[in-house]
Amino acid sequence: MYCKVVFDVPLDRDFDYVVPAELEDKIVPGVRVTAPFGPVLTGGMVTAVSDICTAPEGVKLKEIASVVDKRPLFGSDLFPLMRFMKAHWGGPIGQILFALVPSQPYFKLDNAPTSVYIDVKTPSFKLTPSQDAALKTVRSFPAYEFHPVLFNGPAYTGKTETVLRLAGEVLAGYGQTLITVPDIVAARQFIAEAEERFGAQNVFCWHSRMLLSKKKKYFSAISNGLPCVVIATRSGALLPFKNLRLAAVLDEGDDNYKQEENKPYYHLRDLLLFRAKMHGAALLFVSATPSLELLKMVRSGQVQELPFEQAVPGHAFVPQIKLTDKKSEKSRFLSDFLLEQLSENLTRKETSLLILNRRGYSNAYYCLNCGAYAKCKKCGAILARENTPAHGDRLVCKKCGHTETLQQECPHCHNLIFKSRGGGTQKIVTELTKFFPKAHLLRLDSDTLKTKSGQGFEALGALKSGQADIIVGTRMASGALRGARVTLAAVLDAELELDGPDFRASEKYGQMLFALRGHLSGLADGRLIVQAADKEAYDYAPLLTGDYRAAAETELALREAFSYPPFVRLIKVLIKAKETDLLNAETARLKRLAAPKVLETLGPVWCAKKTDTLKKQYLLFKTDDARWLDLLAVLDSFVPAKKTAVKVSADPYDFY
DNA sequence: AGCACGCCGACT
DNA sequence: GTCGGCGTGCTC
Repeated sequence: MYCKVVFDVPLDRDFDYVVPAELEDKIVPGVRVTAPFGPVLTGGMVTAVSDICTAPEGVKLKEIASVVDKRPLFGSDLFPLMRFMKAHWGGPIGQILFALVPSQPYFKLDNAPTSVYIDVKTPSFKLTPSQDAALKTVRSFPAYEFHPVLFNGPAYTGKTETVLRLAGEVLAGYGQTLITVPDIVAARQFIAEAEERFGAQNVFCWHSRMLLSKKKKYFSAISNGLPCVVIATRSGALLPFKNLRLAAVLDEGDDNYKQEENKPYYHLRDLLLFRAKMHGAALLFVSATPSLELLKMVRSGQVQELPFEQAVPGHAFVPQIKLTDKKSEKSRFLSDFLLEQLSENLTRKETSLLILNRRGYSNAYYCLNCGAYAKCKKCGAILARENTPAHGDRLVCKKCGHTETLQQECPHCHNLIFKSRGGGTQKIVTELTKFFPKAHLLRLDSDTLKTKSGQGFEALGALKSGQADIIVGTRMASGALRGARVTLAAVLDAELELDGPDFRASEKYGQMLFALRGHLSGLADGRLIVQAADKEAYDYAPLLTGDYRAAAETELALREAFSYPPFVRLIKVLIKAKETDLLNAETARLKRLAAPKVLETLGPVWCAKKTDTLKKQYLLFKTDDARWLDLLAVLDSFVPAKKTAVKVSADPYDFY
């Protein structure tokens, strides 16, 4: 007997082995084995078994050394899922397979428990008509039938409550539910609520940085088909469900779902569409600000929309929204109107939140006349001022590495007088102390969240308790606003990012503004101030009326007109080499090879060089669904010349 | 990804 | 003379 084995290494192929007679009855597809691979014994997984040898001539087959598992760890959907991920996002099958299955040999399945205790508590308050309608619709889906829907409506319309009720019904019927959340820390209140209703023993909280012992316990239970409600970050979508009846994606439009750092690459939305279909489960996307990709699916009828319109009792407030510019006699950063409002909130002892959307722009150079930032002439990113002994005082593009002198003409008003801005949350805090010396000020950004004892955690607590006067944060703070006791939120100059290189900047900006608007409706007298240097940079009309769909439709039309996702698909290829000539030659060769499978190629774009030894540039391919697989195949089979390396990312989300 | 093989520089 | 740097190639 022979079998094919895929190893836990980033290789995109399987290897043939001879199965020794004593192992024949133990070898089935899906079990892990050890086998001599190159010079060492390596862990792998059996993908196929056969009586005839299909190995190419001339290779001497080795024997399987040992079998690790009594039965496959993952269900029968393992290989279809692997093939799906391969087809959608590419990458070596070895890497994909072992992202789904633990590679440690001691990681084994426990026996399924013989009894489970389930007691679902459901609060008895009256539901809104939207909640009733959504419940009725989802309940009407025939069991084991795939049916994707979008719960769409602003904050405080009871979307999450509806999800919890449906999860409770699935649990009571001994089924499995997956609920994904963008961030496990931010979800702790939701998790507590779920544990209260479903019993802590039936709620599995899954994220990447959990204890290995817990991981083993949950993985095994889920694989054994135990009834449960799994609350997880995006990696929970890869768990070995046996009896998945319901999957829900909370805050579907959230950025956290699109991280692509860990391999293999996959998009939660598309992956769950596939898995829910395989399992025949209901799939709920839940969001006040769904992604454009999802809205396009709603438009085409692939996903059914269930609107949430009425606010739940006690939260039927509409926040005031005011647009101001930056002109001020008193402060370089804060408008007079904003200062007035902050002062008023202070006397009322209410908490205010200021949001700056300017992670890397702490040394930006801006026009004294109109406030616009100096931009890179090559790629449009905001330039940073850098004064080094080697190169003196100059402006550097952090994106493409292009440098310019300080003599700049304002791209907006053609003024020639610029000033560098030490922005960032620290600077704003300093500025605020000038005006409100007695106020309790806190910073909330990635810096202050780095240490457990840092200010950031105090700020997170203060958002809920109201134990601070003014909190100054970056965009991540806007997500923490749900359920917070904040009556005034202000966004400072965030529209400037719209000129940046990210074609999704406008979508992200809109999602942030609408999320703030929604969160502020949680308390009476919520006010949102948008301080913009350039009020024309974004269409604020839909924000004032609270019509996210109108904003999204405008954006969708632009994406269609300029051929950007979700109307085309993108693949980014990063090429690295030591020598410029070699790099250029390989980039050109790759561009030529890919050309027949591509709608349009953008680039090559030079990347900022972190190290002087390696030079990098990237190509961005636009293609359509019809040629997607072909293009991936071309890129996967591209063998870079010596001393060069390429990295392919499908559906990229970041362009730095 | 590992691991080995191999061909060049600075040590006892 | 050889120890060890990492660039290159292979894994049934």
